[in-house]
Amino acid sequence: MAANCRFAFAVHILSVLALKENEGVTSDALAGSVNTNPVVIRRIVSALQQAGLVATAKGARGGVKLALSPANISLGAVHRAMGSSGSFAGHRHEPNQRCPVGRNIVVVLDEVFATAQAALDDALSRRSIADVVASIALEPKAAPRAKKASIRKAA
Amino acid sequence: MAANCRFAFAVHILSVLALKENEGVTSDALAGSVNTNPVVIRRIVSALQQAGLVATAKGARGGVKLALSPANISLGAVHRAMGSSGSFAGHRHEPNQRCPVGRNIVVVLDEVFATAQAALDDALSRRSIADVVASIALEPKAAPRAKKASIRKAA
DNA sequence: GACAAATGTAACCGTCGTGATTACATATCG
DNA sequence: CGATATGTAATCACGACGGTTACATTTGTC
Repeated sequence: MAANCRFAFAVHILSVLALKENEGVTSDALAGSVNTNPVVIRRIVSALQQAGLVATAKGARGGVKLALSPANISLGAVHRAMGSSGSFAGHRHEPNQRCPVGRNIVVVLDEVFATAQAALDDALSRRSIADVVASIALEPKAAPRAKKASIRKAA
Repeated sequence: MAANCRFAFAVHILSVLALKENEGVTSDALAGSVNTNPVVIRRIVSALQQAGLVATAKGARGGVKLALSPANISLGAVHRAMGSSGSFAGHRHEPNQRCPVGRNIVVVLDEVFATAQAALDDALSRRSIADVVASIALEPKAAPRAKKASIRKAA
């Protein structure tokens, strides 16, 4: 296994926003759906905002909205916004320069990492938040009657 | 950034073994090239052995050898052997089941993760240790004269 | 203007994964 | 027997991450 759930949380948040388009959802409400602390949500939302994927409004009646249409938000963009864009870690200490492998492995690995990373980004970019929302709607447990099921705070 | 250097170390180790085929390299020598502790090497070698990529011999004149030809060891297999096969983490707590998104996001994300992971594995599997060794040999700093440059212990 | 509601951050904590290290049991060759 | 290796358990220090509290700031509404 690996890293962090920031990407998973981000997709979750954006999906909720897509279902509540133009409504302004608070980080408290989002935290209720994701089941975590509002500050965790705000940290992720902050990154999404810097990436231009959402817009926030401070003060009373504020909240978070999508800045783009769900179909225009690719999962690749979300992944990149989360800074999770490096699934690999290289050598922590410089390898032995007296060994031909040690002398060159870092450069070669960097290229391998870049290629693999590009493939991953490519695969993620083939889907949008709109696709995710559509998949959610298709799941058996979803939308028993109307699509207007409310988002309640967990606490 | 992300996880661990096990994959990087493993490729490094296998590359050294490929250059010293049929020779039996000790974990001390490998540690000298990678520039880390021999135990770290043995842990990785142990995983590579379980995956059938290398063979080890205990006792005097022992050491590590490749179990397959370099061309038959794909980087995808190495990556899988390292158990680094999960670049994503899902929700740590179950999302709010009263929210349609929370109720279904996990299943949808699992499928997204699997697809992306498969793409990554695919990209890695397109290269072998033989390719890596070839790239190393092509690097300007490599093989100034002969390919017999010795692997010295760092300590 | 006062107040309530919301974001934006800083600060801190506990937990977990990881590489590094020491120590020791075990096996193998000469 | 003894030197040389792997195999592995135990431990340590460090860093990343999610969670939480606290507080400053902004903004709409009465």
